[in-house]
Amino acid sequence: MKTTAKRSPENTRGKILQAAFDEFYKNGFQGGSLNRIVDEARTTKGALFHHFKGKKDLGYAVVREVIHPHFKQQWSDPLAHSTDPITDLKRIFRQCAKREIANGGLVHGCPLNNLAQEMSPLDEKFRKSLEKIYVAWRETVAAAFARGIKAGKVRKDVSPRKVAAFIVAAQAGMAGTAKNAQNEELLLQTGQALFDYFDSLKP
Amino acid sequence: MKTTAKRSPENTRGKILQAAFDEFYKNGFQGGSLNRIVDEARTTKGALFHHFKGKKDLGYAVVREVIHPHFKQQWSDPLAHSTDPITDLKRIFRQCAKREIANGGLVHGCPLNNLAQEMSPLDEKFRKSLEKIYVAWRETVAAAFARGIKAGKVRKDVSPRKVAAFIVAAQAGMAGTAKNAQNEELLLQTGQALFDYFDSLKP
DNA sequence: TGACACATACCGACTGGTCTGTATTTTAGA
DNA sequence: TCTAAAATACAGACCAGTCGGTATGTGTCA
Repeated sequence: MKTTAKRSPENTRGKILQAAFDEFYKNGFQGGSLNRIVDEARTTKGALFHHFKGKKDLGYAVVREVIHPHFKQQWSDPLAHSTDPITDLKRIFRQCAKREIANGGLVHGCPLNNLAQEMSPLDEKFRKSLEKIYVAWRETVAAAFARGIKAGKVRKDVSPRKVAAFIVAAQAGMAGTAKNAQNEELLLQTGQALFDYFDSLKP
Repeated sequence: MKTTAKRSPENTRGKILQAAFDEFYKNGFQGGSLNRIVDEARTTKGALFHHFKGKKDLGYAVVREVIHPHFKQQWSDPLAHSTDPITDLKRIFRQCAKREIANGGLVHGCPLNNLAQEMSPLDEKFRKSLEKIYVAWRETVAAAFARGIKAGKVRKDVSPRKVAAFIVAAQAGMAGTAKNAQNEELLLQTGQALFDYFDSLKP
């Protein structure tokens, strides 16, 4: 089987990227091991260092090419054209919570939040690329609330930016505390309180 | 000065503990180095392994003997007998935010949250001892809200447990996002939104 | 044939942890 | 109260293992 080993650089790179995401997600960036990554991806150090300059570069690529797109798809896109953010956010939260509970994502929490907590004080480039995602998320939520106000679905005196910043923070915190408690009931509890907060923004 | 080097095990242990807290706070638990800890504490590996079984044991001790008491003093105690949690929480938050901004705590975030995010999925004993702190915090807030309801300072239809769980999560998330953004204005922004939420709980 | 895409062997640095030796303090017995 | 023994509190060299990273070789493809 050695000689038939096909060559597909795009594929190899992708496998390394995915394995790196898994490893960093489970063990953190500092705790993550390149050796385990290449083992998991069924390739070698040579391949890894051919495609990436080093561990940090690999980390940046994971943020840029795995976490960011995933996040955009799961959170930003569904809200992109919403004119009723309260209703839509509730739906998205419910979906996300169900999905996380179903496939055990509760154990390791939010990959964005995890990396951000660990790496942002240690490496400025990490912080900036992660912050990009947060900013995008906040802007998406804020824009949706601005449209919601125009559409009469949200009270006119709420500040979209303020509310968006708070919701993003609350969501991150909820994922974190639920992960630490290993208790999905806690996630549901905080979720209800968040929904109550949403309702307090209705006209 | 060698001969006058006095011996005080309590003191040595304490210095190691404090140095360990600093190291883990800055570099995380996995990224923290025992060598740096003993250097910082001006002692040696022998002393460290005499007082602690190993790195993990040292970590548990940091949680139990440094983080937990600090947390209790800063957050739980001031709320212990409050009958007006909305007013008192606002005051405590303001104090904490001011303090964190002043001494640069914004850079490294909340030590409890940091350790929890990193270690709770990796080590059950870590998770449990950290969860103890969260539970105590939630219970303190919930009890204060229960008293607040009785005192007529909080709406009667709010669920103390639900609200407490949400506030704790929100606070953790706010510290985390502010740390990642390295932006104290964001902390103030989310703080205002949190205060608005508090006000929505008034009768 | 030359550029690319790996594989493999290997490097020095550093890790958490152990071992042995020794100075200090506490305890026990006369 | 003086002293011997035992326990404690370190110090510092040292260990095997792992880390991220590199150098070199080899097969593949245009």
